[in-house]
Amino acid sequence: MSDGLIATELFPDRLTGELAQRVLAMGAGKRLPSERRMAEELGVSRTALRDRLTHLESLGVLERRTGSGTYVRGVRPDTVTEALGLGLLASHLTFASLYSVRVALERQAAYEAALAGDPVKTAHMAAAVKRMEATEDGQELYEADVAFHRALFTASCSPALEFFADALSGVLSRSVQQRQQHIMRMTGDIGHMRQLHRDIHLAAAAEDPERAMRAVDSHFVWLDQGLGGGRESG
Amino acid sequence: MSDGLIATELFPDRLTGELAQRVLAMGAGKRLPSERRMAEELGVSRTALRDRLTHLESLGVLERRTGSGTYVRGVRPDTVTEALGLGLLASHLTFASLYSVRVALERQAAYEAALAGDPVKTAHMAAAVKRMEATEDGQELYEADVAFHRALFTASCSPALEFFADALSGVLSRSVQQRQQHIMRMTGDIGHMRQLHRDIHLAAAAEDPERAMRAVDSHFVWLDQGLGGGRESG
DNA sequence: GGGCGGAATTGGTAACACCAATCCGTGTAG
DNA sequence: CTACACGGATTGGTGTTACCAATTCCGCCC
Repeated sequence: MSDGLIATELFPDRLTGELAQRVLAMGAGKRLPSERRMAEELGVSRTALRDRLTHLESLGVLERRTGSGTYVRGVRPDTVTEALGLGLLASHLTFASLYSVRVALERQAAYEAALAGDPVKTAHMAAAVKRMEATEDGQELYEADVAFHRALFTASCSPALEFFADALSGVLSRSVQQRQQHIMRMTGDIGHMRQLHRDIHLAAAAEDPERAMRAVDSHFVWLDQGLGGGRESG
Repeated sequence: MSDGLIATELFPDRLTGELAQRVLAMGAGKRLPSERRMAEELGVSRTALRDRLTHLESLGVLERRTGSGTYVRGVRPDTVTEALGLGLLASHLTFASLYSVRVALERQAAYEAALAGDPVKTAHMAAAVKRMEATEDGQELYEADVAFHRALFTASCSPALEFFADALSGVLSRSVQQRQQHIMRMTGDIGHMRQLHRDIHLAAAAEDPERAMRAVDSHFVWLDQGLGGGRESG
């Protein structure tokens, strides 16, 4: 309802819009009536209803559990991930172009995280850096790295940034080679890597947006250099 | 197939994966066999097949035309738009946070457009600026503005940036009030607005990425100022 | 040759039966 | 009294058949 958006204008299909409205009315986690019941209530066949439910499920708003029921869940980035994955497969969206989106998002996240200046959330970034400093194992470094960047997006206090970042990493991390390359790279120059992440955190903690952005840029420059065309999530 | 991604790992469901593979094999615009035929070929009922087709349609890969057939179409941002719209309605994704994503994308687009330095594409940006300079009507200014920003993303030569930008503007432009505010703002200080857009174009044409980024930032600073919390697409 | 109309095709919906997974209440063994 | 096991009821998933509505295409008529 907010911002002048209404469900019926988002979906050209009447039935879908009606369903969406119902779904959004009840909070996330709630269970919808059974298909047979809803079909009767809405005056349509179960076939038609299931068609719309499938659509909403594809959008990530619903989750259907066989034998249990259909549940509302918050809009999740999975759908976007699938769409992007298809785009990749269709070789319409290239890997490099997706990567550049990631850079853009991360830079903005750093900027907003510094603006927000939430000490609790930036502490999570610090924790991830600490994990990096406590190990030299490639796998653990990788996990700490993932944790750090997730913490960064959380610290941005921008749900949409987080949403898109999740959707992207879903695609970017699916490629095993990329992940391997990533680990190899990180184990190559651990000290520098730690420094770069520390810089991002410090800039955010110091509530210096411009410096945070530059730190992120440095981080990606480091990722780019030496790897040539092969880019990765980082 | 590229980048180690395969359709069967993108979709947990076997039938969906098989379908996706078939769909991606044939180029965009092609027509799939009829549902009855495919159902027989794949050894499943029309019901189950339609379920998967609905899913792929939700993702934007397919388009079903009643009486005509089911057609493949390139992965389009419509799906993401719907997902984001739902996120807005569920008031999980706020308008402001979506807006910040837009800023991030646009900044990056300017950067890459300057890097790419495609004279033909930047010329389209110039054309949009010319349209702005040729009118003082709010509606026409609005359209020229939209055209300019589309041209910017096209000039970035990054399909993913363009993809997300389209998805976002689909949501952001649906709100009528926002559009009205936008027009009012632009008619308020036409000269300044023209200058800001000209700057972006010139920086891109001069192949100066840093300057292009700064120009975009100035543009959004201008949009922000004076409007308080009410943000818009711009 | 062009326009028109009907048959065949295609996606959309409906109604019914059945399967498999899940849930829940009950009853039984400890 | 508790813990577990069993079985019926509920729920989503699939198959089948029939029919509707929009579209397409081909052949007939003008």
